[in-house]
Order: sequence, then structure tokens, then C-alpha cells
Amino acid sequence: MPRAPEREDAVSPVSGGDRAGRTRCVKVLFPLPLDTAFDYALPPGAAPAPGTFVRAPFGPRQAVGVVWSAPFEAPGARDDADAASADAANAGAANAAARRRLKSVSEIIDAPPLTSALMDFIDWGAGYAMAPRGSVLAMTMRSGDGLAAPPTRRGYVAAPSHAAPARMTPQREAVLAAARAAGDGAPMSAGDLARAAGVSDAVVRGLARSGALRAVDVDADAPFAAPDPALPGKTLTEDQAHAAAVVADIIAQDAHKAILIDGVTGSGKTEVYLEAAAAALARDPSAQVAILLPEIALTLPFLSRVEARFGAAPAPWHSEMTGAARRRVWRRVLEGQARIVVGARSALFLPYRNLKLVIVDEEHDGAYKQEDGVVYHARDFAVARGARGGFPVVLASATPSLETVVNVDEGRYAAVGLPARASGAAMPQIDLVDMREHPADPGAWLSPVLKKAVDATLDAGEQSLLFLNRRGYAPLTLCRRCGHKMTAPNSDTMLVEHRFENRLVCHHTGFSMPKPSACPACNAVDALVPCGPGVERIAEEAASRWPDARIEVLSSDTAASPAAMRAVLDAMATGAVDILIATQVAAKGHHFPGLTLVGVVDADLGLSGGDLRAAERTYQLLSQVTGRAGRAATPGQRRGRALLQTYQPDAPVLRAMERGDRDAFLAAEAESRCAYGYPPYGRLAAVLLRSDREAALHEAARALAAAVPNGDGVEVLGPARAPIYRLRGEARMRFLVKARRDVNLQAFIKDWFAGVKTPSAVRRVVDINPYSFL
DNA sequence: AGCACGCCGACT
DNA sequence: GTCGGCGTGCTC
Repeated sequence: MPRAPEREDAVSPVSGGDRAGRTRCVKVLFPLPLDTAFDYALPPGAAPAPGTFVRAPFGPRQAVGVVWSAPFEAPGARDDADAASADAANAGAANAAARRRLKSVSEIIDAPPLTSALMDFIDWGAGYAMAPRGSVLAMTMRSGDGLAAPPTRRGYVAAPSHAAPARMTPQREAVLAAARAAGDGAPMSAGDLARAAGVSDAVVRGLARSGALRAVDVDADAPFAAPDPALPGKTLTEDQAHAAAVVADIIAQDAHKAILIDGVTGSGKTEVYLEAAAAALARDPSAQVAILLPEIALTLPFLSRVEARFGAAPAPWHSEMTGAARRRVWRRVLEGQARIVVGARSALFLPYRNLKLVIVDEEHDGAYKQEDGVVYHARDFAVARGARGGFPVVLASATPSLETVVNVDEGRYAAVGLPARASGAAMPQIDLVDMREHPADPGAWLSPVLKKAVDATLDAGEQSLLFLNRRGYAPLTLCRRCGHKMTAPNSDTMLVEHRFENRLVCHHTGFSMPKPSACPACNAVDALVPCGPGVERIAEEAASRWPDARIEVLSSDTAASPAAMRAVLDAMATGAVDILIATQVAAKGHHFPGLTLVGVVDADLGLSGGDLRAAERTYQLLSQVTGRAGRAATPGQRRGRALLQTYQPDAPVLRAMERGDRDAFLAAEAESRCAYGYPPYGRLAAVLLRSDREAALHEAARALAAAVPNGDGVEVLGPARAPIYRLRGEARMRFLVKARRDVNLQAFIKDWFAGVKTPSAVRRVVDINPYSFL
């Protein structure tokens, strides 16, 4: 990208605007936590469109921002709207601000501008999340150095044949052949050429010196290969073909619509929405498609699936990408050159030039909720993005969220179902194991019923998955002499024993320490006892019960790296593991053909805690993990089976799981949420105050409580201590704001806060529609 | 977010 | 007497 020449001080401080105050200016928004866009004069003749990237002096430094308005005439010394709206006493000050000489935009950056749909989305998102607009813009601009001049690297192409070197050798011949094979359009680096020819790069340099190879500078950020939507996809089942046709029909309407693909685990939702992507790409040769996934760990195998369908690798995007890879994707998305982006929730904010479809896979997944910085839910924001861009949004899930189901029921979203597994295999048989009737041995966690089922599965040469959503060896360590509980320093969080590393780890703060031999409170030696099970402890029990079985443990921390994790998953997929003991990392998106038994060690886990979505989350997790069983229709293989160990077999969630009656569960869940006025039937927001100064925190909470405005249909609960009161040395208090669906919650909260001055030592975080209540 | 300005403790 | 701690406030 060529750059505009520097125009420092193009408008001179004295004679810049003419006397009549006709300086042309624009508003500029910076990617900083500021809500206001600032006014700047424009260099003479410049008329940047809204969305254009510019550089401008900002305080003592230069900053890159985005033009956030059409050009307008600078307000003169006379009253303008700002002054008129201020009251008489303030008019002088307002005028002084308006009259002050504007600084000038120093450079108009030669890059495609942000689209107005994206700008609208940023404005809307900031208002919704109650975040400064600049913070939302920052998510769009988090690009490494995407606006800097593109880096180049030296490449070589073969010069015309008459430029053959005087002395030809076999090595030189090989290099020239390799360069000619690559062609003029694809310069190769010296190293690549040498490797292709099987010679050292000295040969390449020699040829370049002699003129037989021409050196060219090539863009180091290679373009993405163009996807070919016309390539044949997988053969679809009748259900899939029907669903794909319904979705394609919506895409053909070229208007905003949200549609849910509601398909049981193993029904092949992915094939259906890849057809949706193909339809969008085929309609418009410059269309871009974004596919959002909840977990980056899943993106790698998924990328190859997309590549297989379209013959081109998609552009990946997630928060752990850095440097050149990040810059390359960002730039190519901005240019419209990257046509398919596969990424985590933040991929929604990329500066697409012509976004025509967003697909949100596993739309119910809690990982779509961003909890720090700008707090948002990527599913909801995706739908809002589609509304502003005038394009459809596809949501896919086997266990759609109640929010989405209600949107479908009330006619706001379309829906299409995939009721059967694509392989033709039956859904697993699900049974509850009442632990009161079939208790495990003391100090053990597997009931005789589950152990017998694993025996039978081993005998049949099939695989078992024992699922427990708890990392480590034991979730609680306490001193048997004095009762002291091991907690993280300056936090009210329990330390979890991880026996493989012999450490105590805090899952909230990341703190860890070697397991001490004596109790830190009473100094009793060897008195610290692990309480309760984690996956490592279940593995210990399994190893003693089935000493000859091949057993593996999988959780986000037993695997040292993503590659190690893949290795375990691959071993499971190829049948090299008999019993896999795993947390929810194994519950998502993996296909294990030999797996016929899923045992859930503690189906009650997650039901306690009083979180309004506890039952829903449990249902989703259990459906997902039990859905791993018996997915392949292998001849002679038994039907998949799942056993759920529970102490509360009458809980509605577990009854619904047993009967496979999702709709009854959702109906009951909807009824109870409706009765309490909880989302999606009412609005909810959490206001969290935190500070390392406890007295200031309590005072701020008291002051806020005293200032709650009267609002029809709004109720403010609290302040109360947050469930984790002390975290990383900070104390935390929380309010919950509950409102009817027709209430503007954000306006109410803004009004509330406007009347109170909270000291800066107390941080205040608003979470609209919270998912985490810690 | 930076960065400057502004009032109270340990040092050349 | 100064260097410097980070609280508060501003950036067109």
C-alpha cells in the first residue's frame, strides 16, 4: 500500500481556516477508552470519507484514529448548537472550547476505510455494552501493525532466457528450472529456490549477480488463496440437503435474518453451514464470510475441513495469534482479499470490506461471552452485526440456548432441524445411576453399575469415556487436624491439588505452589488431605480397577501443549485408548468411532450455585458429552450408552436427559425463567465494584445504593458481597439490576451512575446480561 | 490508553 | 534542599 505524503501542519496555525470560520473538519475516533470523537481540521482539499484511517496529533503524541463523521464546517466564534444547549452560566466556557483552534489531521492513511455498517455496529455495541466507543473501535484495530507499510521480502524470478549466464552448471540449471516452474507471478526466496533445486543458496546469489535471476520485492504478507464455492461438498443426507436448501434460500434473499440450525450431535451441522458459506461466496465474488467457533483449540482441525470444502485455507483469527500472522489476516480482511475467516469471538470485529454472512457454531457456548474489557456476547453481537450489514446470520447448535429458542418461538429467528445422526446411528441410551442406591466404595467415585458397564465395554473391545468436569486430583485440600482450607493468597478461592505436578493450583487466579508437607495454619505434618475427586483421581481409581486397560487422562492442563492434547485425542479416535478420563475438553466436536460408553461421574456438578443458567448449562454439557457415544454406525457395534451418576435423580434436568426430551426441559426452564422475570423474559445486568481498599469499596457501594433512581419495572438488588469476595487482593461487591423486557436498562444505569461520584480507587464494571456470577 | 501535572517521603 | 511515588485529569 503506497502512503500519502506527510503533510505536517498542512493548515498553518495562523492562516489555516479563513476568517469566516469555514475550516473543513471531521470528527475522529481513537482506539482508546474514550467515548468522544474529537474534532480536527482537514488539510486543504482533503475530504476523507467516514471510516478513513487518519493520523492526528493527540495530546503530546500522534495517534491513528478513524474519521467518524462526514466533513463539516468548523463552528465559528458565534453560538453553535453546543453553546446554545449550554445554560447561560456555562455558555462562556463552552464557547471558549468551541473557539479554540482545532488541530489538523496530519496524515490521511491510504487504506480501505471501515464500512458504515461496521461503524454503526461499533456505535451500537458501545451503547449496548456501556463501554466507550473507542474501546470497541480498539477491538477492530487490534491488528499488530496492519496499517504500517506492508513489509517486503526479497524474492527471485527467472529472467528471460537470453539472459542465461555465461557459465552454466548443473546446479545453476536446477535453480533456473525451479524458478521457471514457479513462474513470473510467484517469486521465490533464495532459501526456497535453493531447497527446491537441492543446492546451496550461494548458487542463487551467483545467478542473481549474473542477471539470470531477477530480484523483486514481494509483499511478505502472502494473499489468501481464493475459495472455490463450486467445488463439490460432501454428499449430504436428505435432512442435510433440506436444511442447506432452507438456508440457501435465506441467503438468496440478501437481507438480514437470523437462522438456527438445530441438529442433534453428529447430525452434520457443519456440512450444512459450509453450504451456506458456499452460497454466500458464490452470490458475490467479493463476499466475505466469518465462521465463529467457541474454542481456539478446535480451530486447527476445523481449518482443514474448510480447506477441503473450498480448496483454499481460510484465514484464522484468535487472541493468541501475534505478530506477522495477525497483521497478515487483518490487512487481507481489510482489503477484502481474505474471503473466509475462521476465528474466535473477536473475529466479529475485524474490518471486513464486504461481510455477507456470519456463522456462529455452537451458539449456546458460554465461551462466546467476553468477560473483561468490553463485556459482550459474540452470538448476540453477531446478530446485531448482521442487522447492520443487511446479511443473514447462521446459528448452529445441538443444544440451542433458551435465548435463541425463544427468539425462534416468537418468530424473530428462522430455524431448521436435523433430527437424526448423519451416520444413521441411533442416539445413545441414557440411564441415571442413583448413587444413594448404588454407592461407590468409600474413597472412590465409580458406582458398581458404572464399573460393570465399563467391564462389558472393555470385553466388547470398545471404548469408554469417563467424564468429570473437574481438573486436577482433588478440588479441596484441608488439614485434618485443624480444618484449615488451602486457599490462594489474597483470594477466597480454593487451591486444587494437581498430583502429576505435585502442586496446589488456583483455577481462578493462576496461582500455584508446591504442595506443602505441613499445614500452614497449625504446622501439623502430613495432615493435609485431598477432598473430592478430579479427573486425575478418577484415573487413579480406574487404573487400580482395570490395570490392563489403556487409560489416558485429558484436561486442559494434563496436556502440556495443544499438540500433546491432539495426540491424546487422536489416540482415542484411532482406538489406541480403552478408557479416556476427561473434562469438557473432550466433550466438543471430536469424533471417536469406537466409543460406545460415556460415564458421567458427577452429573450433579454445576447444578448447585444458584446461577440462573445452571440447569441449562448442565443440560448442554451432558447432551454434548453423552452425544459422543455410539456416533458411528459400525456393523455389530452396540448402541451407544450413557450412565449419569447422580444423588438427585429427580432433578428436572436429569429426568429430561434420561427421556431424551429436550423440548420438555426447555419448556420447564422457560417457565421458571419467565416466573422470575429472568432473561430472556426480562433484562438483567450485574454491576461489580472492586477495590484493594475495602473501606472505599463499601462506601462507594453504600453511596450507589442510596442513589438508585426510581424506575418503573426496574429493581436493583444489593449491594452484596460477590460470591468470590476477595480475588487477587481486591474485595468485590455486586449489584444486580433486574428489569422488564421493555425497559431500557442501559439508560437506567447511566442515569443511576450520573448521580454518584465513585472514587477512581474503586473500579466499576457493568455486565449486561451476565453469564458468570462470581 | 498515555502522559503531564501535582503534592508528600528517602537520598546525592 | 531535590528525585520520585502514583492519584487526578486531559487529550479536538
